[in-house]
Amino acid sequence: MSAAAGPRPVSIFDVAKRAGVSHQTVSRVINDAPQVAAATRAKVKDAIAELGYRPNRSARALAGGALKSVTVLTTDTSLYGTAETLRGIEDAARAAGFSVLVSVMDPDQAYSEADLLGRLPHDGAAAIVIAHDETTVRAMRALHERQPGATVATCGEHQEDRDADWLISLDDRTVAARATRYLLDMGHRQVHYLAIPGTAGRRTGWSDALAAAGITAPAAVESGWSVAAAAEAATALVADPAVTAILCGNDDLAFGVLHAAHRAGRAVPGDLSVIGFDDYPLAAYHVPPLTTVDLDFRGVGRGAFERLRAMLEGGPDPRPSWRSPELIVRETSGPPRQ
Amino acid sequence: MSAAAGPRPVSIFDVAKRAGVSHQTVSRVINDAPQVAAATRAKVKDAIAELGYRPNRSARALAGGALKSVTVLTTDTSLYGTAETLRGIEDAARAAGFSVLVSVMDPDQAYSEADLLGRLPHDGAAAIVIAHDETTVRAMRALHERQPGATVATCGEHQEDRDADWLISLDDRTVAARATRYLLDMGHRQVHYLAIPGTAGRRTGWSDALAAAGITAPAAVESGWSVAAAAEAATALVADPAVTAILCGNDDLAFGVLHAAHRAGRAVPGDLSVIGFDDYPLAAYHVPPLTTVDLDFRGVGRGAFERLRAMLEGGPDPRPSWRSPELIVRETSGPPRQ
DNA sequence: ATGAAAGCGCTAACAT
DNA sequence: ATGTTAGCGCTTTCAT
Repeated sequence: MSAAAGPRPVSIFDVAKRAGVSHQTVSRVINDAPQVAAATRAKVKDAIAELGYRPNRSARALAGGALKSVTVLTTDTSLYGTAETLRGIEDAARAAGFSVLVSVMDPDQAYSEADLLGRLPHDGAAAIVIAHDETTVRAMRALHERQPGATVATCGEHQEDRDADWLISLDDRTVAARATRYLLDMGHRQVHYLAIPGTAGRRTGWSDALAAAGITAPAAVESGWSVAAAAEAATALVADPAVTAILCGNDDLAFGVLHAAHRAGRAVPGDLSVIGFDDYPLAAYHVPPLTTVDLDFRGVGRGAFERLRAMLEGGPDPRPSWRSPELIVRETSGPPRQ
Repeated sequence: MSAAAGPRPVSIFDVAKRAGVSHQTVSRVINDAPQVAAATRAKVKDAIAELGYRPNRSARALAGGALKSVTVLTTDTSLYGTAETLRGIEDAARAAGFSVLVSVMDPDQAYSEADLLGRLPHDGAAAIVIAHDETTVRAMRALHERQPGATVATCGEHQEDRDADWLISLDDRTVAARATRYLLDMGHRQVHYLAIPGTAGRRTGWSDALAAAGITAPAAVESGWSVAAAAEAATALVADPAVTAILCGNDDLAFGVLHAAHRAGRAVPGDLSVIGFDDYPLAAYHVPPLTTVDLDFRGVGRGAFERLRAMLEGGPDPRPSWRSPELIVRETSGPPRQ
């Protein structure tokens, strides 16, 4: 699909001829090989500039060179967390000269290993999966099993793998516990949890904190991913005057709860405290500003890429460079009304 | 970066041997060439399945075959409109067997043509630019000039190009005028506009409607892209009791205005009507629900890809298949208080 | 309907 | 320090 027809693009041979050297020397120059005389290198670089030469990635890949690409697999690029993670990956990848491919999966479909591999540009191609639901979690496991040296994932759950070097995650469990305790400490007798599908970390942190306080956790209320689903799922919860505090799986759910609470005539935070997760840019400017948890998705994306690169190129394992989750208290949470 | 070492991936020759045919016949089968005996085709397909063969995209591209990839260029993949457009492109691209590359540009940087081309996997590679600011608009022009047969853009502004077949855009101008008139018809004497950087369509529609009503348009208030920037930029505006209606460049800005209005003690919609653009999923669940304009970004993304494909493969020009912008009246707009 | 030969642009090995 | 020779896996011709 080169389409844009036009004259044949300039190749390494054209450059070689122009510079009066062999094509191999040109190859050395564009790959920053050490043993090239400064004068030669300059000549070649001039020729490259004059001709507007650009290396052909396909030829490079085929010849056994580094392809330098990552494929990002996920189910929803519009979700805030996913979009930010993708952005972090892209930032780091670009800086390292990698190109990034995006492959969106259907959350409601079951993928065979062949389906998954078919999304990679070639066998053994590097992949990062942004995992947050059943489909992506399964994909991350399958891909890692098949090509452990070229697969990395970001994921907010599944503590069993937490320490695996190929799995980058934020400690949402600890901060969920902290948020729950914060609510309890203010005098709430009970904290409810509105859950996004599949996430175990936040849910576990929440029940941990409750258990530590000697409180029996109520059943978590299951919600879908959308604000609409949350508003719907939380209807009964917010209508119950005994419910004074709700921890939500993410900010979208929190907004849904706020909406439902408003409709039910419950004042926030007077009658009801609501806490989200993610700290959407909007959270601070919501009316009232949302108490939530800052999650550094972009940093995690960058970290995932760096880890992948270390795997691929055998460099030193990069130090984690993202912020730890942090509870940000704003105006949707407070002590219960006596 | 094939990394994941392992045994050499199976090639077309392995399949050929297994099926007892030449490698060329295998090539014909995987490319759905017509002149292959049904029996042969079946044999080959079996061999492919048994061996788990997957064609190597790089080799294909190099040999002059279709690369089937699109590079999406934009400045911010986290913006709602951009994320949705990207999603639409990805949907359509996947269905057509194309892979999609994402390349994020820095909005504050000036890019040379070489910089831009360097983001494509090879010379003449297909590209879609999601344009919404100076950087991306410039990129879209430069790329289109350089490779008119392989560049498409989505863009909400710049009417001069509106009818170009390579430029897909929504008619935000007309709907902006409609929204303004709606406000005027309810009795507002004046409508103010809080502008996102660079967009001409909405701004023009707004001033058109004002002019048509014989009203001199006030200076538009310039804002950045963020909710924070909008809240800041709108501070003076919302504080002015003479201001009763504000049209905002997008929903983020509208949320910023709502925040500022709340801080200034102005009731919405009693004292102040606010209208956004984009219809974020959250808009309907905001408290109060936001009056805004539905913009079918995902449809536009799909459309952009289809157009590109038609260019590339010379197919029939696809019919536009996205929804027209539509004003959605919710609860942040109403008649001015007498 | 099928096969054989050539070559895409590049890098890896081996020269020198 | 530089040049020469092979191929990477595939699609094109061009045969048969």
